[in-house]
Amino acid sequence: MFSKTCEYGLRAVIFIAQQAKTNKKVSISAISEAIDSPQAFTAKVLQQLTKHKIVQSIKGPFGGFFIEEKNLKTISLSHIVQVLDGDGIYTGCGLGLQQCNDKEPCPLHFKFINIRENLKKMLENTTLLELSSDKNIANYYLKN
Amino acid sequence: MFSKTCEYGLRAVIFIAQQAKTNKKVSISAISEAIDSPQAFTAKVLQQLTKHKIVQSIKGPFGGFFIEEKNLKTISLSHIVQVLDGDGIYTGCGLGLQQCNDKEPCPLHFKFINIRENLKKMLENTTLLELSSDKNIANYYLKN
DNA sequence: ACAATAAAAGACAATAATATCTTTTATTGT
DNA sequence: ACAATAAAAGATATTATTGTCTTTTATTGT
Repeated sequence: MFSKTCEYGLRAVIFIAQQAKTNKKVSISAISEAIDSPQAFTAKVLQQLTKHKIVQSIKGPFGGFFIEEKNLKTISLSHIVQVLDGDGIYTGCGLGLQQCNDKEPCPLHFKFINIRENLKKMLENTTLLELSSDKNIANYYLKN
Repeated sequence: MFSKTCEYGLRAVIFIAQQAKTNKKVSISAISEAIDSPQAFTAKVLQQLTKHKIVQSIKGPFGGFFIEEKNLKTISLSHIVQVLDGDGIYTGCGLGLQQCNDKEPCPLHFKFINIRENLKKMLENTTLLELSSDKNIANYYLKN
């Protein structure tokens, strides 16, 4: 479904968001430990997300990554996926055709529209605010 | 969504199915031309599908690939995807966790269930019979 | 100023996916 | 038997993804 880059990115952002209430900054080593991901690779992913203002970072002692609490409700999973995997998941053809649209559809085009729309809505409607709730933290896992 | 292997495989099988009525065999060069795919690579994909009895093949002059007309209604897209991409698309975790289930779910687990189910049903319910109808052939494209 | 810390940036390495090329095997018609 | 055809099988090449390592830059406290 998503690339490894995107998987790590989503898990990392969710973890950072879950620490946002205390306005706590988290280091890359803490993140990769919490989500069980390769540290250096995850650092690269977070670089991209920092450039795109999804997360913020501060260098040096007591530095790390964080998300301002007021941004939690405006950042959706759709943003993150868009940055890391592009919009292929929304617009790409299921059979890999370059041009596939209502005028020139592949045999599965209209069958995929519904599924795509579901996925899109889910990603757009799921915000970091929801994912950082206490209930969420208590019931769901970011690693095995 | 799917790998290139699976995209080419699906398009190839649909094309072969569309020739099944006349019980016509189609060569790999005809297939790769019809679906605009790399010939040698597509041949490899068809080898896999032949081993799994999705399509049949005959070597030598007047040989080629074909699907028996009576099988068109029993072969679903789900079969093909399963063979070429495995069942990761159904069972895999959206966030990439090794273990992700109702007992130990990732934060998106229950949100994905619905989407997965939709996709699964679509792939299971779409048969080669449907995709090889005259209406289908007339209205949909397998290449640009 | 200096040492310590931590992210940013760049270079490099390993692996997997995609793609091509060559040889072998099976089938057909002459 | 032989040549031609076409898929199967194996080997190799290319590219993209994933992962690691080293150096640089920014920040903090002493």
